[in-house]
Amino acid sequence: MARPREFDEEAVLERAREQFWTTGYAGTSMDAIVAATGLGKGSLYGAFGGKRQLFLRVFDAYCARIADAVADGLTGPDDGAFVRLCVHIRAAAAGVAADELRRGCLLAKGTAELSEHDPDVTARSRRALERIATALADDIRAAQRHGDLDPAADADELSTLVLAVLRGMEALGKAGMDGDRLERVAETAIGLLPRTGQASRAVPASR
Amino acid sequence: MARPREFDEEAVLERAREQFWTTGYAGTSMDAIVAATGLGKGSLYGAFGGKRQLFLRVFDAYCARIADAVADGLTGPDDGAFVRLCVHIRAAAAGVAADELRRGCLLAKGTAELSEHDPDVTARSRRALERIATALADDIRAAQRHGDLDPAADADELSTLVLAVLRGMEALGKAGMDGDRLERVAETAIGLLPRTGQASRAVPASR
DNA sequence: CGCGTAATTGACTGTCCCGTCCAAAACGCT
DNA sequence: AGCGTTTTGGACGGGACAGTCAATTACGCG
Repeated sequence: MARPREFDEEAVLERAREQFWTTGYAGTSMDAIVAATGLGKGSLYGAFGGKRQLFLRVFDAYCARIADAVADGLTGPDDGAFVRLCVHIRAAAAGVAADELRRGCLLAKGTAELSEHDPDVTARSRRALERIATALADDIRAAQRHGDLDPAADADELSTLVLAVLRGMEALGKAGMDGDRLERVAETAIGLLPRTGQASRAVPASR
Repeated sequence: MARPREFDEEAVLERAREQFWTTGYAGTSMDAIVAATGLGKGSLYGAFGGKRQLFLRVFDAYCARIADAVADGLTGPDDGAFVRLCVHIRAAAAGVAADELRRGCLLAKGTAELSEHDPDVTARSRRALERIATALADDIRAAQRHGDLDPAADADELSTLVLAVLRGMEALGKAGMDGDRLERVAETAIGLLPRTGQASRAVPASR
């Protein structure tokens, strides 16, 4: 049998993620990752292959994680669907607003930096957003069934719009827009969702 | 008198912009800019000071240019205000959709890469988006005066939401979302704008 | 025509970069 | 205990990196 690994792969990936997240792909040197993880260079290359493969691995896990989290948050019985949607939109705004360091989202940052030249990155971003859009659409359909959202609206198109608003808030946050304003964007978006006639007077409040 | 410059500063800035745009800040070497512009290293440093200052210069011009363009496109008489808004939203979607190379917007890319660590970049991004938001709000107020948009809506909040949708479409485009879907996002957003009672049946068509 | 001024050119410095390589070490199995 | 196998740690190579510098060149004014 061979010599066993001395490091925890998950922990190393987490450190590497932090590094890529804060300094970007091109801005991160393998030496920086070596320093951050404590691994020797041979171990790092032996275990992960190289800078690009390491990034892809980190990016993959990140994408999967947030897509799972969103799908989780939006899944449930029909009678809570609309509230879940509102909560999610508000939480996204609050998350961006709370991000004092303006680190933003690794998905957005990685996509912005690399999607132009790396189809593998693009594919991962697209899939993640696709999964989020699907989760939104499913929740919207549930809200329609329950009578909170206008059943005449196209759930797929509405979900893509909501996704655009979510990603837009992230972009505005990175550009330094203040938190209050971001949260008002969320409220405005929620207020414009097509409600059914009887529901349109009662918008679930956040505070 | 001194020896005159042999290069056109604007042309050099344009080449430098292309370089930063396609390979990002950290991913662009000064040697690459030297190669792209044809200048010698001494000239480049003498004229612009260094990598960071050169980028800031390029970024500044880019931000000013797009903010101007948006303000231009949204300015005019009240009776065309709503159409101008729709045209702008559709054009933004079409622009992203037509961007086969997925280069995206330098404002978005630069902000994503640098705003976290460079307050000067953040300030420039914020000001540019602020100007765009103001142009949108002015146009929305004009559309309200003319009776196309519900005068009860808060123009500032609505304009920030529209801005979020615009930046969101850009983000989705970079993640590889197909053009049709982006254009449907634009239509959905337009369709949800709060119309006045008598206007709400007549949405200006795009095709 | 020479002189001061400023632009040009590209060689150069010292640092950082990615990835490779190898000797030493840590295991389980026999 | 000896073996094969894998990990470890760090030195190393070749190249790229940002920025400097000195010698040269081009201009207009006196």
